[in-house]
Amino acid sequence: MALWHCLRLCHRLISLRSTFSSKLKYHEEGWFAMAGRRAYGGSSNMTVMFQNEGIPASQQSLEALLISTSAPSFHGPSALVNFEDVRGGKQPDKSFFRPLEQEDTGDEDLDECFHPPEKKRRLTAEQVQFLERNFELENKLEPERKIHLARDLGLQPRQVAIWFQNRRARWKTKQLEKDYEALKASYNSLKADYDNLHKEKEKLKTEVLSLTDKMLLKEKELGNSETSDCKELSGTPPQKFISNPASREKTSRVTIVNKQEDITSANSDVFDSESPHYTDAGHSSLLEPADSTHVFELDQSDLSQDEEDNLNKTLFPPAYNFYNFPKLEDGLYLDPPANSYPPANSYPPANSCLNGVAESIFI
DNA sequence: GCTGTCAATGCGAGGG
DNA sequence: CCCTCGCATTGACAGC
Repeated sequence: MALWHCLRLCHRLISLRSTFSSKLKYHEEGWFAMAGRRAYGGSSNMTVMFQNEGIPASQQSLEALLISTSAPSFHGPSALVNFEDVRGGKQPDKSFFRPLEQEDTGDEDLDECFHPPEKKRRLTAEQVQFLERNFELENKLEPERKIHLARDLGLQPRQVAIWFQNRRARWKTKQLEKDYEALKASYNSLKADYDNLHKEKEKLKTEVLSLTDKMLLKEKELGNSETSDCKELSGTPPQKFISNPASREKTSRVTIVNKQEDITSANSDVFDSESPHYTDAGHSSLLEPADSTHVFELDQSDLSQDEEDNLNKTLFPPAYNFYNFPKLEDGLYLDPPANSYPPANSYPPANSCLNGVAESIFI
């Protein structure tokens, strides 16, 4: 009797197939087909009966699915099909066709049949192992392979497809973690190199300044003796570079800043526009230089031209404009006072051998 | 009770 | 239009 009810409902479902075509897709592959197996114990009776009833050609896909559910080669408890607990525990027997065991109540039965199973069941270890092996061979699932696997595992093709889908998602997550770790290691290595180079650069900078001071002192001594000579000989003013260690240091710093701007742009080449830019707080530190203050002495990139001009006027009044300093001879200027600090972009071409030394360090 | 895992669902996008 | 995929999400369940 229950069998007859089921058959009748199946036919009604088939007649409603066009209405529910899109949504029925899952059920045809999934629990509806399983229900057939559940109701008929996985035998081929269903197939024979359907065939005897003469199913129209348009319904052959459903028939094929019902056929495919028979005689699975994997006879272990399959998820959602057999409600025995796959871990050996007791589970209530929740048949999809439970309503059919009661009296036929017409459309209510149909509605009950459309309700998906309430409980989910995990795949057995054997099923997962089998799927894993297949996933290793090829992580994409062609329709034929899907049917074949489903048959071998005693699962529904839809379940196999879902398993592969979820497996690909897990694989992708793992891959992302791996990629992240590799990038992190690479970054740490680069950062260590950068830190070493930075330390070396600082050391060389100090060395240059100390050598510069020594040379300036010598130059001054020479200048004094020449000045006294000139005074004695002709009384003409001195033609040599007038300097003192303090202002010289400032001048050298300007050169350093100038060159550091180049370094900064070099750094921006390293972290170029094609590199990932982490803007959120969690990642922003990843690409920052170890000590940005060493790289950006004066960041004017955000200033407009007017603002920049005003800033220059404030910091470097016209009286101390580098080009206003008395020119002694080609390429030699009266050194600005120690408190003046010409902007890097107004710094004249450095002909001084000392500047050349300082510059060569930062090229 | 909380949390992580996993099977399954729903939806939009893209290809044939 | 159908199918498959990726992705976000849900719900069941196990381990703590």
